[in-house]
Amino acid sequence: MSIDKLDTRVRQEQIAQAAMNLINTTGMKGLSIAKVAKRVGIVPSAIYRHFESKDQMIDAVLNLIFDRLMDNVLKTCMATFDPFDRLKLILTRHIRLILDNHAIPRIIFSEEVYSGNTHRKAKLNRKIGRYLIKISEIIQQGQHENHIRKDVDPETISVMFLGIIHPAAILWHISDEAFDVAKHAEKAWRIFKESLSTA
Amino acid sequence: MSIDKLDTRVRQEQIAQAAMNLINTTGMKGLSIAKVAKRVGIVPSAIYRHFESKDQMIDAVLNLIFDRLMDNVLKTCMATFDPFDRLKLILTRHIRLILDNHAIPRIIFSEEVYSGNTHRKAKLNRKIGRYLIKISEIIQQGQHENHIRKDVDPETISVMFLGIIHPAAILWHISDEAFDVAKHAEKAWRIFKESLSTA
DNA sequence: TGTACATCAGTGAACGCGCGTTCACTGATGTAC
DNA sequence: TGTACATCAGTGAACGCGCGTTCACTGATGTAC
Repeated sequence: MSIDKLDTRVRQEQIAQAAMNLINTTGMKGLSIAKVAKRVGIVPSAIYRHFESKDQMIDAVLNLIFDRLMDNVLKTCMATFDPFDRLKLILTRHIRLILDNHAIPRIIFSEEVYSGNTHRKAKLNRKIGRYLIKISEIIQQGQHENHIRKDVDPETISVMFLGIIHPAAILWHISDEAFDVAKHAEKAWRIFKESLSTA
Repeated sequence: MSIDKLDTRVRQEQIAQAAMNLINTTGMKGLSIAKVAKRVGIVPSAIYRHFESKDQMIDAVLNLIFDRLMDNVLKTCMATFDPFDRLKLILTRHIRLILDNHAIPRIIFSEEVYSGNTHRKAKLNRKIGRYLIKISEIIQQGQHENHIRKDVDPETISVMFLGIIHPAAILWHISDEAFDVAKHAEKAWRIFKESLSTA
């Protein structure tokens, strides 16, 4: 067996990505050190050269996911300025991201992520909170600019915004991809926008 | 050790309920034949007198949950007739049920329930579908009676209805019960109702 | 009412399995001289 | 440019653990006579 040694930085990324891909196809249940190692082309115990434990490996995957989600928001805010345009684009991209990566809902709703790991649960809570704050800020901006009704609570709206994506993602998953998420998002978005719009 | 023999019917119910309680406190991850047996006061292998496998035991818990959810809907429809009253009451009861039984979101979003079990995944899909149809019917009725806008798709609305509950339940769970679900539901409901109302 | 018997819920030991993790090792790589 | 050495990623055998499940058994219960 040929030995290819790679820098820890590079390997950590490889491993986190391989873990995410594995979750994409087999779910959290199918996530084992052995399988990740196989995907990367190393031996299971070699994972421990790069992560102290399976938990730390999962942490790395969570970072990967939230980096992408936040990236979506930031890129959208650089590209558009109208609050509704921003929300719509974030919605579309968020859905695209989830459909391409089953891993995202799987890992975020997974018990393995919370239970018996207070520290990580708190961390995940903070990450989701930060995402919601970003959405809230867009809504607040829309309220200042008189595009969005001022008698609604931005926080409530940001959670309802997730409510467009979230049940749809689950229905899509459970229906073996039969549920048309994009179509639902389109229709739900129309109603959502109308209900907030000052126009 | 005293031996108390009980009829299979009784035991099946006991076991399913014990399994649900166990999921309430320790999640799907903590659900094992051994622990369920201990709760019921029998030996692990005795579980197999009443269920062919762990999978079948989980099926029983799923039935327990959906029976309660559907019961909510039916009871509500017997008690009230205005579509908005109905939806509001279903919302409140659904949330109450989830807060009292962490097990519900945990088991429904759990991979153990879908992955590698096509039959059960399909069954769960049907059950959720049936719940959504009930919600849809209430909305359609509201449209016929001119309480609800006719230019919205009842199916879309029923999924958005879940969207009020669902992300809130997750935030509640992940924030260690800090997120105020009832308050969110109240505010979100106001916006939801307004956006559908013909008045 | 008392006895014989079939039924079947409960027992406890044992199994094979996959898992996360450890540990002493090997040998490729980059660096100092 | 060539040699000696420290570093450290990768190896493979081994571990202990909890798990779902099996199996031959025990003995309580209800029923037929």
